[in-house]
Amino acid sequence: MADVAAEAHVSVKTVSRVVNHEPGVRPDTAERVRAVIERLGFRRHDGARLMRQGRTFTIALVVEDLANPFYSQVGAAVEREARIRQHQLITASAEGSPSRERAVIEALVNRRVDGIVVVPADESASSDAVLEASHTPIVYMDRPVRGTPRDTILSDNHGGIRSAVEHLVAHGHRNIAFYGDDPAFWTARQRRDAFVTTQQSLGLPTTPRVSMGPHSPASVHESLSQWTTGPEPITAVITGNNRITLAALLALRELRLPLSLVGYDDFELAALIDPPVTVVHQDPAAMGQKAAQQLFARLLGDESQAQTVVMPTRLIVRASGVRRGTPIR
Amino acid sequence: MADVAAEAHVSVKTVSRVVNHEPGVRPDTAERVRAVIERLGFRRHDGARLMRQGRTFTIALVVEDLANPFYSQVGAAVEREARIRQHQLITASAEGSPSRERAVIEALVNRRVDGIVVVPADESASSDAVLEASHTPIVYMDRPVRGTPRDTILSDNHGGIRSAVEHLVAHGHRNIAFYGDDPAFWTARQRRDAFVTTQQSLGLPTTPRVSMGPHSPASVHESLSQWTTGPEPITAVITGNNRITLAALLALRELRLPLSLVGYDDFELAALIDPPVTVVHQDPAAMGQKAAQQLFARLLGDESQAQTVVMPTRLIVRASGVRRGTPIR
DNA sequence: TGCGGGCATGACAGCGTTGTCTGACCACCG
DNA sequence: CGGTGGTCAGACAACGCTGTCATGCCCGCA
Repeated sequence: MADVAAEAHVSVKTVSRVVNHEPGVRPDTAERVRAVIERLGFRRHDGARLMRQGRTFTIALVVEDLANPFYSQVGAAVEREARIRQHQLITASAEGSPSRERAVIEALVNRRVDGIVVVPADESASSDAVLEASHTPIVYMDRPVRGTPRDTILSDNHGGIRSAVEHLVAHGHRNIAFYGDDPAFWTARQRRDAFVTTQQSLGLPTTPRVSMGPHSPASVHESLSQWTTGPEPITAVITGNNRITLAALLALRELRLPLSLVGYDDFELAALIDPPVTVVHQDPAAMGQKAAQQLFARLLGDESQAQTVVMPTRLIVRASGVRRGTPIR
Repeated sequence: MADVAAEAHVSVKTVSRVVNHEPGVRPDTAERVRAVIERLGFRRHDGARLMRQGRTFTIALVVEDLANPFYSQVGAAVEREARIRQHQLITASAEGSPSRERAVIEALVNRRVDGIVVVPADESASSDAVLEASHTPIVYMDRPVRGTPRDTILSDNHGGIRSAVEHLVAHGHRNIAFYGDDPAFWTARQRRDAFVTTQQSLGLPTTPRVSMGPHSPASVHESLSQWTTGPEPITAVITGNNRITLAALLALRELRLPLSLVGYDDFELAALIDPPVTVVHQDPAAMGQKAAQQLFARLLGDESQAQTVVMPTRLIVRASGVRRGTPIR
């Protein structure tokens, strides 16, 4: 900027004015400055600019794994919200490790990002003190965190599972198995608990047919072959997330069992499986958008109490939930 | 930092030394400083730090749509490479618009990101001058760009298509249709051309059965019903990317046609379709990793000539490529 | 006792901007 | 002709940190 100023025989401040389209510069002066800028290939250094202004126009998203479709849809939505507000998005993967998450968040705070959206690895609020001290707004997504109350966007796990169970019951099922993810995850526990209470409230047999993960096709395979043989054999399966749905589909196909299935999380090819898979759909893009909007509301000065938003789920009925005579292919 | 210095009765420079674990501070002084830092909740301002040092320890990734599995896998890989080198990653979507891509890239250059990986929207090298002037290293991915030669990571489109055609021919097919994406995309044209030349070199009938997109299930449906009825009806289909594979699967199922299929791009549930879908697999994670590694090599001072790397593809043989008597379900 | 050398620490400038304040100049008015 | 007010422009400090150089102190040694 100093170079431009010297070349155009003006002060740096005038160059600054021209660059930022501030008023108070005579058109011919501005034109001269612009010409020099063009000739010298000058570009404003936004780092310096933002430092002076005390904001970074940057928000961050911390997730477990950006390659997981759930998170990548969240990421796309958050980035979109950021972009239309002239902000940039830093994405970071914590790979499910609370310590790495902590390190990542602290690095982001050190960079003075204006705000952070986090899908927390656990409930331990490990960075609470840092966030508190730095006044960095944060929005939690998908899972709540203990400690200081903060904005949290959740999905209606209970309602989702209930709709799955009810759907199966409506099609005559009474013996249903549930495959959930690692109970270390809050969502996995939520869905499991929702399954158990819904079963009870509908007066279904309470033989415990709940298997928590992590799951592989093999682990599903094993318990399936048990539960389909003993007394009161199961006729349907509910899976607790997209990865487990995949594992269950593989296991069911191998075993050639004519079981019904309702999966949690929609997936792109659900309609192309034979039979098409009925799923509980939670909308990651909507959740990400909501989280970003909440964050920007805070950035604009919203000082109201932290709120928890529960986003609805929707049962997408295809065909795998009806009572069946033929196995999944 | 000044506050900490005052409180600990040292200079800011000493605080700086403590914060950065620089030598030359007596242990008791350092301890005193650390205590004050802790008490005041001081955090180093990395923006100021990096400005002083002239680097940002940030790289950027510009893609079309972060929610597309291909790009999200690329993103995860690039982020990983960045993280292990203590860099952060800014992701931005250009939504396929060259003008938006240009704006995004210029914003990133203004932020002085250390380098950029781009999946370019078109071949026009629209930001060439800016990149040249700012000396920002850039690596192009998936598609080449005209203008100044730059590092480029491509996928072996020709080899991939050839392996698909050869696979089908080996299973007795001679009349094959190709569905490609919008020819505005370089990759779409590449794959189309590869299809045509491979057909010629293998001495197959050269009746033109090439349909370029954008494609919907309906558009595929329409030409399929033509090409399966006239003389020399097709017995197999090759699709030019994951979205078209999806459209073709839907169309084939509706039409109940016993055609064989080889898709471009692997997808998570390819093994679960009936029959399991044979695909040409290009490895987005490997491409992203390679691109990031190339970028970091430049950041470390590699001044060698720009190079183009072509990543191999791999045919994943499942069952949809064999000659069939029953339609896809 | 004087001096060289190493160690701990500090003063200061500068990274590239922008906010604030001051000043020069001109036109207009009474 | 002096005063007033508006327009355009520049000087300067500051954002928060770090690189460079200077300083002061203590130790050991001749």
